[in-house]
Amino acid sequence: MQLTRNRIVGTAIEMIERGDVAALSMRELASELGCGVVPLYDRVPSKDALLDRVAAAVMSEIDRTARQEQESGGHDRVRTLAKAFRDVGRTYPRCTVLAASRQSASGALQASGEGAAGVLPGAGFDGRVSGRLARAILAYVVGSILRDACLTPGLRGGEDDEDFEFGLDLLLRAMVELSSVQAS
Amino acid sequence: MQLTRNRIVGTAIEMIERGDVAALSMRELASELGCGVVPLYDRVPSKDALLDRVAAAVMSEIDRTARQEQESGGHDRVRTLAKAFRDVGRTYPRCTVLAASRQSASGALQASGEGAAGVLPGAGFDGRVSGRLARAILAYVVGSILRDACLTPGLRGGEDDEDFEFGLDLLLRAMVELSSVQAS
DNA sequence: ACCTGAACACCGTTCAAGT
DNA sequence: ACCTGAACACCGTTCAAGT
Repeated sequence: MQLTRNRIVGTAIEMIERGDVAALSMRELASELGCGVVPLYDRVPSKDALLDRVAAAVMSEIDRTARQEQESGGHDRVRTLAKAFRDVGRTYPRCTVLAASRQSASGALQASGEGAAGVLPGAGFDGRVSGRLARAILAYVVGSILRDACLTPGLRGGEDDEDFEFGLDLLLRAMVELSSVQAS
Repeated sequence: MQLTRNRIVGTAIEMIERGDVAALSMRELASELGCGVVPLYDRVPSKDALLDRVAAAVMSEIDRTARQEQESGGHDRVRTLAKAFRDVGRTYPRCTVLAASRQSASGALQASGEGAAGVLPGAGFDGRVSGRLARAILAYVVGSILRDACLTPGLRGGEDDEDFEFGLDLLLRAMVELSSVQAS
């Protein structure tokens, strides 16, 4: 199989999820891919840049998932994005934590959050308020995922989903409340 | 000056804030402290354990700050804790991100959040709901801090504080709403 | 008892050769 | 043009000696 940058990133993601982020070394990655380290450095300038690519891949997976769920009917865009984020966080917890704490992904994250905020349920918010709402929800979602990902599997009960929904509903309800106050 | 574990942890915190978390090496830490690496390993079993101590120090700094603000009058405990968290996150951004993404600190975090939730403003919640509220707020706070810490200083406007308050108020207001619904 | 320098097995990254 | 093995300057951690 040909050695492409996508394959390198994909294998890196697998290795990160299998072990720890710290467990990823360029040498092991190379041996997993069946090559030396030099071909890696031909396709990716550094380990740091590779981790940025991993973070970007996670972000685009979130977008992809959200678009998919959106098409199959369903909820408003904010809720859809929140859930897509959470689903991906469930599937790739370590890479998602990585993405959340990486400066490179932080900008993209914010942009996609504010994009989704363009179509808030109650609408009628000015740009400033809707941006703030988006950031508040994004902060909640990121914090929830981080907690999920960091807790030992034993420590977290089976009611993680309900917890997430509870807080999300709380925020969304507060938003609706806010819009009706603004309207009157 | 004597080499104590506290001094080791304190210097580690300084170095992490000065550079990157990755920039902390046991060798550099030793030379900063004016000793060899062996004395370090006599006081701290490993680098990983040292990072756990750093995370714990950040957590207890949050508690200390919260207690202090609480004594000088002021708001309800949830809001006080949230702000203490945020203040410490402002002062030690890199260490706070470290703490938030470390399993060892994650438990302590949750405990202190649920402790504060014992005295929620509207009160009258059963244990299950108040725990959920605490976790929701904690998730929001952690997410906000992570965003603050990861964004380039240039990218974040001067209105970070207002943003934080906005989201916090949104959640707290939603809680009051919820309690009055429950009461009726 | 507490420190030192040297060593071990690893890193990320780059070099000079090989085909 | 693309790969290899060896090298460089680092790691975390532990060793056998020194005082």
